[in-house]
Amino acid sequence: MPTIGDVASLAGVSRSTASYALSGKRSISEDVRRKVNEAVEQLGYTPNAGARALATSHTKIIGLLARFLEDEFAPAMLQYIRGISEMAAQLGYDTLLVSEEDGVRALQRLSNTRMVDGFVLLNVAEHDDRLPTLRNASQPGALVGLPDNTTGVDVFDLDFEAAGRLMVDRLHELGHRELILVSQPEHVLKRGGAYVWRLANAAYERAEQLGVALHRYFGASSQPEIGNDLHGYFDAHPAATGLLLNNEAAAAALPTVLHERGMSSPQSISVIGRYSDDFAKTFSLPYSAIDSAPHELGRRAVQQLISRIEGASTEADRTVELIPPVINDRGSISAPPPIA
Amino acid sequence: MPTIGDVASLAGVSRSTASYALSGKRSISEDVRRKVNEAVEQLGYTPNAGARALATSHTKIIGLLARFLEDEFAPAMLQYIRGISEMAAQLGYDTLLVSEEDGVRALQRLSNTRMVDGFVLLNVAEHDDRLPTLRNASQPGALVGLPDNTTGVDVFDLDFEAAGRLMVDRLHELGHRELILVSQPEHVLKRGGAYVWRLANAAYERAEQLGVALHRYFGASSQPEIGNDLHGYFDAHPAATGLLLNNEAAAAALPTVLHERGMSSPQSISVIGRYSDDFAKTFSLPYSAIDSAPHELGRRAVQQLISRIEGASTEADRTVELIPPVINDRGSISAPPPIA
DNA sequence: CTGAAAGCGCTTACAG
DNA sequence: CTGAAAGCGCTTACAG
Repeated sequence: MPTIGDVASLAGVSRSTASYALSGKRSISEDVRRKVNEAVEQLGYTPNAGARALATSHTKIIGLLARFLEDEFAPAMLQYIRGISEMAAQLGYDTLLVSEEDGVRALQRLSNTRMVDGFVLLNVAEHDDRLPTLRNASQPGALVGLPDNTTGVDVFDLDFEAAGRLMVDRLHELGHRELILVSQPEHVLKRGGAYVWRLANAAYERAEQLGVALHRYFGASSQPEIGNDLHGYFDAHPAATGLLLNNEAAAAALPTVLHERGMSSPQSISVIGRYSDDFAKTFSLPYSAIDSAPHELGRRAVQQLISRIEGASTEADRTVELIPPVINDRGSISAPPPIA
Repeated sequence: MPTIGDVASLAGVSRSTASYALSGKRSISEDVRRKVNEAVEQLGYTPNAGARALATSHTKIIGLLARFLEDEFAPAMLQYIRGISEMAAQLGYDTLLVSEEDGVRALQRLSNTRMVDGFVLLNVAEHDDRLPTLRNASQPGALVGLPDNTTGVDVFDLDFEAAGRLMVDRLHELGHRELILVSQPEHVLKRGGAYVWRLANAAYERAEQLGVALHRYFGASSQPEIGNDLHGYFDAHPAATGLLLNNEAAAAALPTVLHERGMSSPQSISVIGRYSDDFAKTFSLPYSAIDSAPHELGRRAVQQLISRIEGASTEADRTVELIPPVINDRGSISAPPPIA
């Protein structure tokens, strides 16, 4: 592999001049610039990443700390990862994917070895054990997911409280007065998935304000169980005319359950889910839903991270960006059926 | 951040001695080793990755070249990625994830900058445009997927031909004499998914040998369409008693289709699929299937790659490892129903 | 506008 | 068993 010394010799200039000609960090005569570029072309020169990192203390790599959790819907995870790596590439960064069990150790290691210029954390829990380490690291970090304490980091998430209110508002406007909300299972909460609470509590408060009855459940996250759960909810609340789903497995199981009960949406029941478009596409789900936008969240997190790495953001202006919910209408919402 | 110089001073030895004490590459007195370790501990020393890479010309990073294709089932993709990054971590390597559109450019760039010690290519097509570049690179590469030309690379894939034969054999043994095989859509073939042919042709040949009628179709890869397709196949071949699926969407749609036709498996029809366990779990599919083992394939590819990077494998012994198909029995296979 | 030199933080022959 | 020194391939003050 040719080095910058080879380029310099061939162009008949010094190494520093060759370097500056390539970086454009000081003015260079047109003649020299041309000769350097020709030499680069001719030799197929590419700077050595390790040497550059050593000299500049920047690697142009971001560390992506993923956590793969049980009964998590994989496509959403992949969408986060894609959004992040694509946006990083677009901004000139590569992505180091870390999926080790021990996220704290991994974070510490990458930070100490100076292997990356910054971190994106996925699947951030309410009390995320990686955060203290991240705050002590010399590289900045951006989170996808809202923790209890957001000091020192940039945060991106769906606004789950607004999502809960939006679901209730939309059905209330249409005349619905009794709703069922199916959340993710309790163990998701226990491992720190506070967004489940955020959505459910906000929905409940709004329902109370509006005089709407809202029955809240934690559904299972796997297929045979959640189907039975759904049957149970319908049996328990025969007068409910609306179903709110913050549980992917429930959404996936619903077509079969409705079929089995001879129900259809929106004729017998209005349905609003909360999942990614990608999820909807994979399962061909016909339900209107609030897009959880994993791809977009990933992109924004990286964008902010890189602007911070490159010094465009100052220490002070930490971001907590909760993106407003939008219902992607697939026709599963209408006025409630007339009372039989 | 402390450097090895800081460690050396604190331990009262030279930098080279400190380095050797840590690497163990030459014998060190017990006394010195202890002092160096104490200094490391006390300072929280971690070697700088860029400096080490520059000195050793090894980065301990592998490049993972993913390609995200349309209508591909995402969870399988994620399983490959997990398998690779987990095995790499276990062997002391980090994983650089690259999902750029232009795989050739990405490969070239990572190779030239010496950012990685080797490559794993996913979603390898029959005539994969990345292969010539990979063969010219100075880093070794392992593929997941079997291309037409395997010179200079290590290859890992499911043995799709054996899979095709196994499906036919299994149902033939049980007494089936008329089968339907649903493959992935033709555009998957066109972009280089030769495994579709490999399975279908092998199944057809075996069926001919055994005197079994095998009706072959390319099914759609999305939900409403593939459902109609399946109905069409059943209508066209009312005497068929076995269904072979090399098409994830078909497997996902089948429960509904069978329900609609009042059919059940294995009573009215025996079914054998070909998809990952993870896919089966996500969709709660009750069909016996040949596991496409993405996680395992990813692990093996990385293992071989790293052993080659570290010189344990010689140039000559390139591997083409086709893992034998195994039917994961979920109870959807039985003798055909008695003729009505 | 350009060059000679120092330095980034490691590893590893070379010498003892 | 240990040290002084060179070198990996860059970038960037410093000097002109």
